Amino acid sequence: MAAIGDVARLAGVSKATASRALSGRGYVAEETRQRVEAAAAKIGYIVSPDAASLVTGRTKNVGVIIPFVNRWFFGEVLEGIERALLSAGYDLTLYNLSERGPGRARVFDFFLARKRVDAVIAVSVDLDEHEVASLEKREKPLVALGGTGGADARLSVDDRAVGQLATEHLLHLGHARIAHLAGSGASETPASVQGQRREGFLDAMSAAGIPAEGQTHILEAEVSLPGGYTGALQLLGHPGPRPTALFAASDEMAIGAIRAAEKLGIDVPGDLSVIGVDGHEYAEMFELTTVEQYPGEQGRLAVDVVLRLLGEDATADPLPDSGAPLTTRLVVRATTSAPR
Amino acid sequence: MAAIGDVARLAGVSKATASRALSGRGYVAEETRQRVEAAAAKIGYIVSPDAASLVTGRTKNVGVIIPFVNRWFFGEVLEGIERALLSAGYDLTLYNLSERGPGRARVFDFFLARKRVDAVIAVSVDLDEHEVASLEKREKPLVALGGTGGADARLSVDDRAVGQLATEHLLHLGHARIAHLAGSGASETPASVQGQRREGFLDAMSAAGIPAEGQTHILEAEVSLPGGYTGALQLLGHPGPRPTALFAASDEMAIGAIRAAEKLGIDVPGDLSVIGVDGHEYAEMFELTTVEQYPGEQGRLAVDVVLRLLGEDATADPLPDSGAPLTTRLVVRATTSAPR
DNA sequence: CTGAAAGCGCTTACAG
DNA sequence: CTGAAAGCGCTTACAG
Repeated sequence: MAAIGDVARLAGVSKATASRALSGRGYVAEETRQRVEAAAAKIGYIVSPDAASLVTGRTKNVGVIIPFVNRWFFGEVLEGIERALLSAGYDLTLYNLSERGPGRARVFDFFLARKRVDAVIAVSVDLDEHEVASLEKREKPLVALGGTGGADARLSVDDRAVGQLATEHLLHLGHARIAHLAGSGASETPASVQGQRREGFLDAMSAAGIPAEGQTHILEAEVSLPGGYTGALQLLGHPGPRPTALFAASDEMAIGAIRAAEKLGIDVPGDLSVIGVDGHEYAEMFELTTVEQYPGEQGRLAVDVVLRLLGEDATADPLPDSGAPLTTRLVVRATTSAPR
Repeated sequence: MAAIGDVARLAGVSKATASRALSGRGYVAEETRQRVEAAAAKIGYIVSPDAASLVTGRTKNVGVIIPFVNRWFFGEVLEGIERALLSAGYDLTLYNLSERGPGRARVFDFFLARKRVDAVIAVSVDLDEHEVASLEKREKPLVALGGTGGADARLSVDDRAVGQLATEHLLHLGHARIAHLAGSGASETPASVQGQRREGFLDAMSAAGIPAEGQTHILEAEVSLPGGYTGALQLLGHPGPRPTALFAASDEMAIGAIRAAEKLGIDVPGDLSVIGVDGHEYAEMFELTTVEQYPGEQGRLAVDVVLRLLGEDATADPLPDSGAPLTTRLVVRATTSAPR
């Protein structure tokens, strides 16, 4: 295995000079630089990141904690992060962590506590004090994309505004009996993504003067297509006046709900308007009205912030205003219309 | 930052003894071990993996190359790999690599060439000679899950048999005009997953004495729901005798095809039987007949093999017979029936 | 069972 | 602009 000593010998310089030539740090005569580089290329020298990390304290590696990889939103975020990190010369170490439990503690107390990552990106994870403290102790920048808990920087969509916007779209079309298919846990954790969307729904309804009780139906279900399907089946099969519109907390849920409506012989949008959230890749095919967000881009932004915090960024770009929410956009397609 | 020297001092032993006590390698008096462990716990000592790697040559880190994270199959595989690696104390470094291009070369020649991973798992990637050589030179075990190219171990489904089984199911129901929605590139790369499924289809058709030309339709499309939708629209909208059954190369394609059939007013399974491949989480909801495979389990198996190759595995378990294909199973639901 | 010493492969002050 | 030396934090023969 070629080491830097071999390169130095071949180029007729010291290891120090070889190191400087290869890393581009410090002064090296141009002619020397070229000789060193030729030598390195010749013997196929590749620096050992471990050895370099040991002395610089930088690993060029970022840990990503993400609750799912197999939901559209999270997959997109992960791809965005991966691409951005790779092009900055960073590795991505993946921690797929959802439930609280011993596995989770192990990641924080063992895996992330080691000096193997320079920073951590937490996607939609609600960090508790112990977890935040564990990262703080190691002085690792923590960037959060959604989720709750004290991070050094936080990027998030204004999910309350999203919930409000989606609901207002339905109200604006003339609907009054509007149901909300919320993500599980929405009511217990009002600060969470799903909780905020629910709050936004309630905001819009009460602003429209529609009493929350009786008239409105909220049902919580798993944030997935089958979750939306099952949830909608309950919501729509319930005796009593059926809602004329449904705000589903994600596109996957919305598509499940559309499927459920078909099953029950309820026409969309004739008998039921459906709106989702996400801008899922399937949304267009299902002609779904939705509030789009851009998870791939969000991942890229999170990496930008991380690099900024690590002092990597030579560009004069200001930090994206931490207060400003991430971009979202209402896209109206064929699953919403005025009530009959 | 607490180092092993601090632990040693606190416990009143040498660094060597502290190291042995903490790692469990080499002899240490039980009483000493406990003292060292108490000291480590007290000051929150955590070993630096970089320093350890430098001397042992082991990083406890595995690189995973995967073309998508956001397709069901790949997401499941990745989750399976992640879980298995984590529980073995390994990190997972993710390389999301699909297209050939400069980015891809960079991963092989730079990222993977460094000594940061002990082994590589390549999921459904067709490695060329240069890429294999690049890993071989670094002496890194390479385990492939699907895909082509010389790996040290390869796990794969018998996709030809899968294609054959799916087609035979349709033939057995009495269908003769059977179309195949193949994955793009299937005909150019007969050795690939999609190519093999197509071969299996052809095998079954010709075994049934149905001439391949004229009677059978094969269309290639992107392996995704929209791909299946668009492809099926073409296949079913074509003038001439319509197929009575469709073998889609993946469940996502099959679901897209079902959607297309609905759009065209073609009843499934009355006018058209549809079978997919995968056992996608949505399959049940769409009552899809499919040939299931178990990607999460496949990921776990790949990790098993990697650990075996790294000599990690103390268990006497024999290597899973490398020749034996991975498990698949025909699951009949409501999208296939006898032709009218 | 334990310790002193060497060394893994690099980078970084420090002199010159 | 370049080199000699120290040191990052660990582990592993080697003696004892």
